[in-house]
Amino acid sequence: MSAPHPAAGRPEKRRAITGAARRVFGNEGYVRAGVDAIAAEAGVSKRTIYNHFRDKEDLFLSVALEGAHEVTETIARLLDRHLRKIVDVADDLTAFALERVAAVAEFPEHFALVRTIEAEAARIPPAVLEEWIKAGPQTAHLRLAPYLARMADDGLLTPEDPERAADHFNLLTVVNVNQRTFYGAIPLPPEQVTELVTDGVRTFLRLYGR
Amino acid sequence: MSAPHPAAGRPEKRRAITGAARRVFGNEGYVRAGVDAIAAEAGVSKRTIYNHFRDKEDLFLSVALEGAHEVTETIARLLDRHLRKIVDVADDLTAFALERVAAVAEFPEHFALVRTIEAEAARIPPAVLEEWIKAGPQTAHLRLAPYLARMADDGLLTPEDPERAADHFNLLTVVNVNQRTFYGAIPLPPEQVTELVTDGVRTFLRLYGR
DNA sequence: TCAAGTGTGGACTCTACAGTTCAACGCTTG
DNA sequence: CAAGCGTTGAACTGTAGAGTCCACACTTGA
Repeated sequence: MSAPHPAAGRPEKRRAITGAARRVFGNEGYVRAGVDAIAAEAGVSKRTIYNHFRDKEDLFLSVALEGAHEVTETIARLLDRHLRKIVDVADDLTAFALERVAAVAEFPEHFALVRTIEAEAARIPPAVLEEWIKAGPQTAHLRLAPYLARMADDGLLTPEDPERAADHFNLLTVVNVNQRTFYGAIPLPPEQVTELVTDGVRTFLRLYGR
Repeated sequence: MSAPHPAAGRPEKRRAITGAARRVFGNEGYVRAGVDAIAAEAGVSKRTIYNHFRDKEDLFLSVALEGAHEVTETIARLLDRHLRKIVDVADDLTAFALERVAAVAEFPEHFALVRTIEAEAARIPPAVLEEWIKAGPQTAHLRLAPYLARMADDGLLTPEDPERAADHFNLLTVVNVNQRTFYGAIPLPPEQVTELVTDGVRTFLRLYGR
């Protein structure tokens, strides 16, 4: 899908290119970013890039998809770490939410890409866009639901539609912060982030606690 | 601020330009949009554009600010229409939220601009960005608070920090829908929007109802 | 060690676009 | 009704960037 030449290119070069592309696309946006600049940043010639990727769009979407998978995995690890075994519902949810929010700041180039994708949404081939949504935001979001379902089974939360509960959790914590910081582009003071997130969890528990 | 030549240009031409700019910037994004295309769309020469605006960036930011004021006013009217006199809390809040969400769909070019601004946030002069945030999203958001405060005074809602309540209301209704549709770029079936919004209001009232 | 084949690099083409120049037009004002 | 000036439009300039071409070098297999 992203590699028209199945065996083309040395893997190390490919990774240098995708890394550079993530940085340059992240800093400049899709149109502003020059393939020349990406090549320079990767320490590679432009021709090499066109050996690995069909064109600029293919490169961009490949990088975006790769980043989406990476972030989704990171979030899956956070879920497992904080919500596999519950000690204290409020504490564990808060710790998870805080790290979940911090994860956005840990992948600044990727989330700059996310903003570019959102801006270009109407111009991205629908099938590709859908693939990206499924690999990234949708999955990251839906994976919370089973953990909440389990917590409800264990009597830690009131039993309700876990997907809707996950929705509300995300809105009250991550989405709230992302909305204000433009996915980390204009950061907020850390203590304000902490306050927003802990308040979000508190509100969530007012809905589903007990 | 946006007009370096205070008395320059005929108002009708200026409005033709800003209208065309809103459409072209909305459809193409900032970098892709050509000043030539905007001039053609406006039925005006490129030179005329540069008589009214310092450069492309000035034009873009002027249009964005203008649109922000327009949308903010529209929302203010919705607030007044639905929440000035409360008949039934749930019905009135739902009607407001539904129209509030529909307003996003009524200004498609403006919200395409909003997505562009979010994508370019890190590259926009901070002072200008802040001005835009204050004129648009922040004001549209904060103006809900006094209405909620009034409803609490009248015993229709549990009295709590009205700004936080407004925050939660917005997250559970508008932000939720915007998040899924990319501000209307990839629309959702109307009945699903209705369901999301009514559910959001129901959830809000579980937090603040009575 | 040598030859074949593949990936690589820098120079090249062609298009597109931001911003300017200058002559003519029309609106306002006396 | 006429003069003057601000506004307009089409052609022009310079630059930047996406994608290509061809010669070379390096890896791979005998």
